[in-house]
Amino acid sequence: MILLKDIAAACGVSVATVSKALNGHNDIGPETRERIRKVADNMGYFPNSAAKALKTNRTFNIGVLFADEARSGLTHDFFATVLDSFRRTAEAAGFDITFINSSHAQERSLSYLAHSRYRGFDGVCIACVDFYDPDVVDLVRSELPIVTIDHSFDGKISVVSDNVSGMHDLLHYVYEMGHRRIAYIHGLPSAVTQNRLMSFYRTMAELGLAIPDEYIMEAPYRSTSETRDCTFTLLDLPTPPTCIFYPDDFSALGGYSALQQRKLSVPDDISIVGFDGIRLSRHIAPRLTTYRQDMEQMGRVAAERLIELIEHPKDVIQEPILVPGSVYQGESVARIQ
Amino acid sequence: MILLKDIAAACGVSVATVSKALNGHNDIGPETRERIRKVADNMGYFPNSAAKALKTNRTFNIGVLFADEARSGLTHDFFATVLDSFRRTAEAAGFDITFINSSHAQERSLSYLAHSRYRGFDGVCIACVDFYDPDVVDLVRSELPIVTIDHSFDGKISVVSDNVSGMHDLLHYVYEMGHRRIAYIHGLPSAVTQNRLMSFYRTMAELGLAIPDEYIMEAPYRSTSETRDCTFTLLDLPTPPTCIFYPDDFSALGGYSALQQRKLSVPDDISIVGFDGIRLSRHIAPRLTTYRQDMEQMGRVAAERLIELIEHPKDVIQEPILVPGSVYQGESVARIQ
DNA sequence: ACTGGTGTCGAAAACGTTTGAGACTCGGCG
DNA sequence: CGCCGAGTCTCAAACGTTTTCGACACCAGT
Repeated sequence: MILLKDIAAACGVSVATVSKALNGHNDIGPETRERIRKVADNMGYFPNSAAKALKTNRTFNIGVLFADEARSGLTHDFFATVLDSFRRTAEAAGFDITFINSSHAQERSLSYLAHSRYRGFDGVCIACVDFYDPDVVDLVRSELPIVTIDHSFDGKISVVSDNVSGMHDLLHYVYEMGHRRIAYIHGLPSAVTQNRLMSFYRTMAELGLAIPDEYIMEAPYRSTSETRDCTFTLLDLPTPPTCIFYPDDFSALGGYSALQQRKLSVPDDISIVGFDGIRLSRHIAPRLTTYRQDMEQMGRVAAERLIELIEHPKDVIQEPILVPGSVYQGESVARIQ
Repeated sequence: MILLKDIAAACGVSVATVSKALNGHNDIGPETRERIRKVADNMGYFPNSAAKALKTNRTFNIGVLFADEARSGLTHDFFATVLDSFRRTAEAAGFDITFINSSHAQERSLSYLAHSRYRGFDGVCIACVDFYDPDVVDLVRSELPIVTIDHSFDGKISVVSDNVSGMHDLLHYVYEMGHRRIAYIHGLPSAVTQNRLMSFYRTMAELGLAIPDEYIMEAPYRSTSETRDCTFTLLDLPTPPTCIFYPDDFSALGGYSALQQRKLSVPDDISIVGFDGIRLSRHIAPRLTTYRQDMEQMGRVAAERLIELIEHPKDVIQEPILVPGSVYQGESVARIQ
């Protein structure tokens, strides 16, 4: 492990000079700076992040909270994609990504906030968690720079996809395709669910369409068995819908499965609509019609804004950022009449 | 931010004593230790990881290299699941997980190894990368405790799933179901591919089955369009196979899609076999017959062994660990004759 | 009474870096 | 000639821990 001291010795200058030269301070002569840098490179020097962090109170490390609701932390396609994009932008800006957790062996476990302070994260990104968990709220309310994904808190930056226009646009598309009897199996209660559901009701009213009570059902996100059952129920109705909206793309597979079991075909017998636009939706047959959220942009914007907030806490206004998506016209919605 | 110093003042002892009490050294009186611990808890103390790391050369941080081949880093279902399990075990043992990357803003980018040293990782886990990348090889050959996943290096711990018996068992199952004309679309060259392919040839020979050259094809992992094309080619053969093996579960979707386009049914007209056992395979219709790798165990074992290696470098023999899986009998293979 | 051991505790150095306050040199200007 | 400012560079303290070594007290055994 080679240190500032070694470079100083090799160059015949003091450690302070080396440090300043490497950090680009302007009270070092241009030629000595270059000489020092050259030597440092040759010796394969890199700083010790711990020492640097200790002195500067900056770790260039961002904590990511990605809780394991039902073990689907990283395997949650939507969030994994967002996170991946977040990570790439953060890394390009020189930040590393570390997961926040509350384990931490030494008997008494740390809270998310304590863990974040312990590691000295410069900022924190929260996604895919129970936002009502007091431990999460503590973290959000702390003084740390924070950005949340798919959920908004007052006075904090959040990046949310445009669920309202998403549902609006999808419904309009389906309407254009001639559908009038539209059912919606929505996800379990959450801010996201509320927005979509609200938009569903409003848009249906706007289109002058009736919504029989039996057309509104509920199922967990990313579950296929439950949406499968819901689908059967809908099919058995006296007047079944011609099109069914599912909580998300993955759970729409439950619809495919139910229909196939009844020897019905998508979309000829019934049309299916998802939400998310995960990779899968474009690879199943027939391709799923869905609202494609711009996960890449969500992750990127989240990282960009968070870093801005870290670097210039005063200049950035903390408010929700809406990321628009677009209707993906797959093959799962039939034109009827 | 509350420090050792503050606790020391509050307790009327020295910082040294507080440090030792909190770390459980045995040269501190039991009653003072308890007193100090209580006060520390009340004041909400937690250590400063940077200072601790600086002194002890231990970060309790594990680096994970998960490269972005084709942007599918975290969205790679198989590796995401393994990583998630790895992460849970590591965190339970008090280790944090940080991604290794080679960006690092300050103009000249760090190598993976340099980055790992910069952050002072106690150990490193490598998965889902090009193992022939010289930068990766550098990292592997370093003095750091390392575990690799799905690829073995001499003298290093690696956790690999049992591709050989996986292919063997799958073939036997399909044989039992009456299939004799079996095609294999294998993945692009890699250690994993080689093992599976080798096992395929050997087991077919063992079963006394012929393998027409046209039955062996190649397609990238996790691609559906290419496997779709391959499927068409196979179907158009004078004597098409009755069963097709795909590189992995996801790419098997290409098979489903091709068959549906030809108005053929799975498995009545043709049988389909995947490899991996990702979540998806159990949720599509008909359910995919595949070899289910025990990703949870792979991640857990990788973490356990790595931590062992970190804690007791001398006691652990570094060698590959084979994790067995099991044939998952879905609905995509028909019994024939 | 002296020795040796044991059990508690504290002083201080060290880890590798950053940074403000000064020190020195050298021109240029009044 | 003296002074000032600009340009370079160094000193030394500091960040929050851990850890070695020694100090001190107390007790048992001789």
